[in-house]
Amino acid sequence: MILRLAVPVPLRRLFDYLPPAGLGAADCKPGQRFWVPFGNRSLVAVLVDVVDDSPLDTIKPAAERIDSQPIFDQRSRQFLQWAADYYQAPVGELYAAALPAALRKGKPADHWAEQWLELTTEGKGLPETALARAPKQQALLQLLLNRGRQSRTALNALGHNAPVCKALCERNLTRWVAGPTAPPPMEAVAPRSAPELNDEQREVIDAVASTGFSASLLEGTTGSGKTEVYLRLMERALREGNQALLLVPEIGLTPQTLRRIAARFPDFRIAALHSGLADGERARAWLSAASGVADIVIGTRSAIFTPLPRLGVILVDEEHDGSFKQQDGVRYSARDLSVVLAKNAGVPVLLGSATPSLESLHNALSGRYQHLRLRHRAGNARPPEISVVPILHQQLQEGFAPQVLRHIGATLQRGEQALVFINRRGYSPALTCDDCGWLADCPHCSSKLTLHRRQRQLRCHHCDYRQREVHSCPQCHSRNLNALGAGTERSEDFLTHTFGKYPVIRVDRDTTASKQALDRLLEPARNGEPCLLLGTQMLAKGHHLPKVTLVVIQDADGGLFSADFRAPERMGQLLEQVAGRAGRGDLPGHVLVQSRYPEHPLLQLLLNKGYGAFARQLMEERKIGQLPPIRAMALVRAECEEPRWAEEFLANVRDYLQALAPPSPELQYLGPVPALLERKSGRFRFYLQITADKRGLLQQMLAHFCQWAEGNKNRRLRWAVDMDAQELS
DNA sequence: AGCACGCCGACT
DNA sequence: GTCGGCGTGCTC
Repeated sequence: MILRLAVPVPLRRLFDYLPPAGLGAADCKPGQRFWVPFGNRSLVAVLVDVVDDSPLDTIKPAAERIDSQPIFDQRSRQFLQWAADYYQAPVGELYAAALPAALRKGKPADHWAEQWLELTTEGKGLPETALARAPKQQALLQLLLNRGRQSRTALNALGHNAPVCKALCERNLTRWVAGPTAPPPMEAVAPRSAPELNDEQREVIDAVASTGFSASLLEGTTGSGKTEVYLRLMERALREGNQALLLVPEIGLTPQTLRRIAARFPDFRIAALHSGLADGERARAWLSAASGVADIVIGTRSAIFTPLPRLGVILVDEEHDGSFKQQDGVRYSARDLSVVLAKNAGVPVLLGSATPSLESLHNALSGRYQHLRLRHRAGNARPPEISVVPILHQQLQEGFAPQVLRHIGATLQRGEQALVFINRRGYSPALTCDDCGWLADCPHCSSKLTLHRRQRQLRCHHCDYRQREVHSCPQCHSRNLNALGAGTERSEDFLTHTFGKYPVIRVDRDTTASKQALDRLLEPARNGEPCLLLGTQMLAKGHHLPKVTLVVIQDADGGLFSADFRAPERMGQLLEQVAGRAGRGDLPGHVLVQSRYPEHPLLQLLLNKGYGAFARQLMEERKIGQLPPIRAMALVRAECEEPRWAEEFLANVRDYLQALAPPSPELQYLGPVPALLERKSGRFRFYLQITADKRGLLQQMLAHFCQWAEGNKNRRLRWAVDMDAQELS
């Protein structure tokens, strides 16, 4: 008997081992982890197949079986294999990506096994008044009657302490049993019942069949109640005894979101998987999901790989968000994979967004996905009034037009809040010498250094390079250094100086080390006092700030003239999301968009007709350009300290592939071309772009490439396959 | 990837 | 004489 294992190495094959000493065929089941000797090291591998024979003549035995029971079920193994094939990734790396760190390092799963308190037959049959004189015991008994057995950690979190449990056990009403891992307990929240649905919401929910595979795009305006739709679909799956998976963007998993879901589903177990968790907690959450104990699983992109034996529905919130695409290692898209998983599991998947990606929109318009819409804002909220403020030939103050500053002042005076969006961290994005023209640039990247005046540093935003702020020119020693342009820090200074009476709250990665920090920072804004919020993308999402009535977008032009064909799409999404922060309460909202090109047709379309029309126009342009999502696209990326080698490598790749399949209307090659950020961390980066009208053909070509690359090794050159690439940087 | 082996230059 | 640079090969 031969064990075929997925080993976490960048090699596109499986490895054969003999069972560990003392174990037979019946002891080794696919989905279990093993310690295996690999070269002269020891690695954690996952058993994917048990076969009779191996083509090899020397086979080492595996060292040790880690799990007594499989931790990956069959469906999840099939899914991981599919993803490995689709993204041309080594399957061992996908298993590694699926596992939380602690399990990846070989920590045994039963480390988190739980004691569960359950009712005995006597306990179940006890008359309600029997424990009237022991209210704590009564409450615990009631809990077990209502919600079934409870883990020790959950009971502790709910305040049912050991003596009470012990008392019930001594009366033979309950007993402790060993059971699977339970999710880490969440803080207790007051249950809240479901609000009334409006007709639109009801239609959407009815349109999603509760059983069988279906894929739907929910295109819902900001404030139209998408979250309530998610909650109802979750509820339906839960009532049928199934698990619900909710995928959220990286910055979308706030304590606020979790609290809302916990309040809505007090009787169900919630496992949250996000980067903020300690290794142990994350492993617990993962195991509770994989063992079927957790009913609701909420997580960022890697949560798509969590085995869910009772999966009943998948929801993807803000499906357009870039964080669903992994940008290094295995470059998968959790959003795209969610549709594959739903299909495998035969369950519905709903992708929701106010600003759908062109990919999903294309699938909806072509009938592959069901296209659902929520057009009306819930409650009294009205869509904000949007106007463009031309800033060419204007006397600007630190990047703000005078009329914008007047608006901000008036808003604060009325006792309302204003939000200023600046997509740029730091004090200023460039530092130059007025005398000799010197420019502070990164020694490792083809980029400028950003001045961070608070930290007295010059920093590169692409690598981790940092140096002390300089006050004289390193080239000509002049002291006439000039900080060009304004980031959040500089605007904060200026706005604080201008509107000194009111608090100015800066929200960016530098002020917001943790999610709790963000919550704390926003506290005054939530209290409703007049204040000025200022920040980057982080401000665009999720936060319910009903007192914000004015939103200022300092510079909308970045997306209009980029070399990345997706830049306008991202600009539109961001603008719409940020504008959606205005007037979410009863007060009317106003959005001011500063632009040097107020007449730009795309900007006009976006502002006058909204994102829907804007996106459809972009789709026309993608058709003309034969770009994604009309055609499938993949990149072969290469980077090297020596630029010639990377370029040459890709030229060879192109020639090799073209010899196999010459360019045609079905298959096209572009490149090698330098990446938008040509040099990063000391390496020059290039890519070869391949587009095809069918995904299958593209995948074949990539498979050919991987095979070729195995035989054409250059240790100083790194390459990667990026199927459905999202960034040309 | 990560680790050993092996071949050359430059040190105590 | 050996310490260590990185090019090459291999991992069941």
